[in-house]
Parts: sequence; structure tokens; C-alpha cells
Amino acid sequence: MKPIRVTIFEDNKHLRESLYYLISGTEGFCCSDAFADCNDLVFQLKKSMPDVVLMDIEMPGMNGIEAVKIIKQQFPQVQILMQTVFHDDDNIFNAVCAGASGYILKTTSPEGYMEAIKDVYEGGSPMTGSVARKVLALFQQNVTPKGNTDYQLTPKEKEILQQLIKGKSYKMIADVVGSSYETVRTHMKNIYAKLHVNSNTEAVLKALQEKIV
Amino acid sequence: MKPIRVTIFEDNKHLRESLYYLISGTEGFCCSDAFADCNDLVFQLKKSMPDVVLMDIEMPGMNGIEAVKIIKQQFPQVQILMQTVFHDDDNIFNAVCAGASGYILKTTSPEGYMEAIKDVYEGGSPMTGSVARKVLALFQQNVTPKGNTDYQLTPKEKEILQQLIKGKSYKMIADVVGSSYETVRTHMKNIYAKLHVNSNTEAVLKALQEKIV
DNA sequence: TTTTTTATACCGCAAATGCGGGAGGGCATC
DNA sequence: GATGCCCTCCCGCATTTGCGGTATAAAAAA
Repeated sequence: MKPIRVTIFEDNKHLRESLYYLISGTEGFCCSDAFADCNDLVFQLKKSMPDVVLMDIEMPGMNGIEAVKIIKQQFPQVQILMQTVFHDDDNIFNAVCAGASGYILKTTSPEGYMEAIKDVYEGGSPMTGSVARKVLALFQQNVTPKGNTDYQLTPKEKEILQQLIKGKSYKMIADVVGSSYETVRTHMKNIYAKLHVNSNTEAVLKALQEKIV
Repeated sequence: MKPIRVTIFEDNKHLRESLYYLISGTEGFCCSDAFADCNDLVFQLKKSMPDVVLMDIEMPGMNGIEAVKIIKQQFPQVQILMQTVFHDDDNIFNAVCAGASGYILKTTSPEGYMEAIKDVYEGGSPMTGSVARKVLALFQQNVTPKGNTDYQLTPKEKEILQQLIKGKSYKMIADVVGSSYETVRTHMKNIYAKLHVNSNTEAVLKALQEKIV
């Protein structure tokens, strides 16, 4: 069983070295490299070939978020564990969007660190509870506009609406669902009535917003 | 220090009772009630006054997701921990949207259960690593599609597109933006050309997806 | 200053859409 | 057997859209 290769990006010398020794000294892990900044990021990673990158958010030069984007683009298989001092909503949000797989605080215990590294490596997404709560909160904010009104659409109607919100015209829809153009029109009439709309765009809008599809 | 009050909703009798004894038998916890379904949900909760609700997703009658919505509406301070057998994307998504604060699998160990309950109570959001990963994945899917392509829309064009994705017709748009119907049409032509679309719906779709607005 | 861009506005025509109606077949429920 | 629901298809007509022009004036850029 080969060890999990970890590369560290952390500007604080003390923490960086502590982590280096912690990881190197743990059975089953191997700290392939430790950097203070993201200069030559891609080049360094090509050499290091890590399984997991431990990335600080606050860093001089290129910040952690930018680095995550680049890493995910160039080495999509690499798992990234973010570490930060603060509970900053924006940072969490951005890191998650950029493609980080885990998010822990620097106050985490050494054992916690090692568990988290193992977890991201195995496909999990470790987060300290409060970070997770923030992610969920963001998630709820950004996605909840999910009206739950039931419009009683029939399967066929849903199918057609599905196609409509892909930008298809009636003719194309008819083709896809295997009905005649006229039939599609009939369905649309019914859909409009059920959704209480009277135009193409309104239907698309409503369908997308309320996730009726 | 008063104990954390937990109410269980779980249709499986064996698991329900196991959890009941587990929670009751743990220092600092108190299982205020355990139900097999969500009948009289609100009434029962008023009596139980739990701090944390342990909710099964798959249940006869009202399912767990619906229950979460109601609980969060009626008792917003109550923390909800979902439990499920499966890793079903839709369920996770819906539960999170509905307002669940944590999400664990039934295969979780007794200690894991207790930790999770404590965690939600304290404002965290425990999730098994793989669940967290799925939530993040959903998050990334739903939020990142932030197209960075620049379509070079002029202010007026953006304004008009803005209106279009509200479901307005050209006439109505003309009225809102204070231009003539014909002018709006001209702008639309240009917008379509810039977005590389050729229908109403496609434009709305693209505008919404890429958040050009 | 000349050119380009933006916003304004109109005409015309073909196509698509919205809306009203009618009509038959299948299938399940009552 | 009757009723209701869903899916199917068609007709007609008024309106809206998509797309091709043309054109003017102000503003911005060259």
C-alpha cells in the first residue's frame, strides 16, 4: 500500500514545517513537498505528483482560491483540502466554487488534520461542523427559491416542458417526444393553463425557478 | 447543564428503539419521544419540545423531506439531522433545500450518531464525508455554471434582456424601458446575434444560465 | 475630423406562437 | 356502461417573433 502523497502550500514557516513533520511522520502518508507560495505552481506539482494538496487560503502572491482553480484545471484528480484561520463566508463560497473538496480550520488538531487528509483522499469532503453549516446556508440561500407549488403536470407535459426549457421550438419538441406538431401545441396549451402563463418565456422562467422539471 | 432533547422519527421499529435507548442512555442527552411516522407532526413536536430532531427520509405517509419543511417553518430553532440508507442525490439535495442541518447514513456507528447529534445541536452540520462531497458537487454544479464568456452586451441590451427573462413580451418591454416597440425589436435582433441564439427561449435560457444579466 | 458604436425608429414578410374550438382512442375508476 | 383523464391529432385566426432591410442622430473612439 503506497502512502498518500501530500503537498503543502502554506506561507507561515512554523505551521508549514510542523505540518511537514506531522505528515512525514505518520504511517501511510508522505509529504512530497512544502511551499510557501504558489510560484511555479504547475511546475512544482508536476514534480511532486501529490494525491492531496493542503492549501492555505491567505497567501502572498497568488491566493489559495486562484491556485485551486488552476490545480483543478491542470490536475483534476488531485484532491484539495483548504485550510484557513477565519470563517469567512466569501472565502468558503469561492473555494467551494473553485473546486476544493474539503475545508478545515487551522485550529484543527493534528489528528484532525490527518483524518481530513485521509478523508479527501478517499473521496470524502471533511469540513469542520461550522464550515459545513455555512456551506449549507449558502446552498440554501442560493438554491432554495424552490417553489413547491404543485402544478399537476402529466408526464407528457413535463417531458415537453423539459424540452422547452432547453430552448427547443415546438417542431423540434414534436420530433424529440415523438408526437406530431399539433399534439405538442395542444400540450403546450394545457401546460400554459396549468402554470397560469401565456408565453413561451414565462413558462421557461417558471419552470426553471420552480424546478417543476 | 440540561440535556439535549432529541425526538426521533423512524419507521423501522428496531432502529427506532435502538436509537431511543442509545440516546436515553447517554449522559447529557434525553430522548423526548420516538415516532414511527409524521402523523400529528406539529402537535407531537409541541409536546416534545426537542432541540434536535432525528428524521428518517424514507417513511410511510408524509416523507422526511416534507416533514423537514414543516418543522423548519413551525419550529425554526429546532435542528434537524437526516438519516438515510441511500446516497441519493435528489434526496440529499431536497433535504438540504428543505432546511436539514446534517445528513448521516444509517450505517453510522452509535458513537458517530451521538457526535452528530451533539454537532447539529451546537450549530455544526455533520455529514459523512461522502455526503459532504455530494453536497459540494451539487453546489458546484448549481453555482459555478457562471459563464465567463463576455457577450459584449450594451447597457440597453442588458436592460432589455433583463426584462425578457421576466417573461415580458416585446410590447411590454418597450413600455418598461421607454422605447418604441420597433426599437426593442432591433435590440433583440442584436442581442440574438451576440448570444448566438435564434429564439426567445434560447435567449432566456442562456441569460439565466450564464447570469449575463 | 472621420469612423464606429449605440440607441432610436420604421417596413415587410415568413414563420412561430397563443388561443379558440372539435374529435377520437385508450384506460382506469366508479 | 358511463365518466373522467390522458394522449393523440387537426383547423383557423390573430398576434408575436425572427430576420432582412433602411435610416437618423447622438455619443464615443479613431
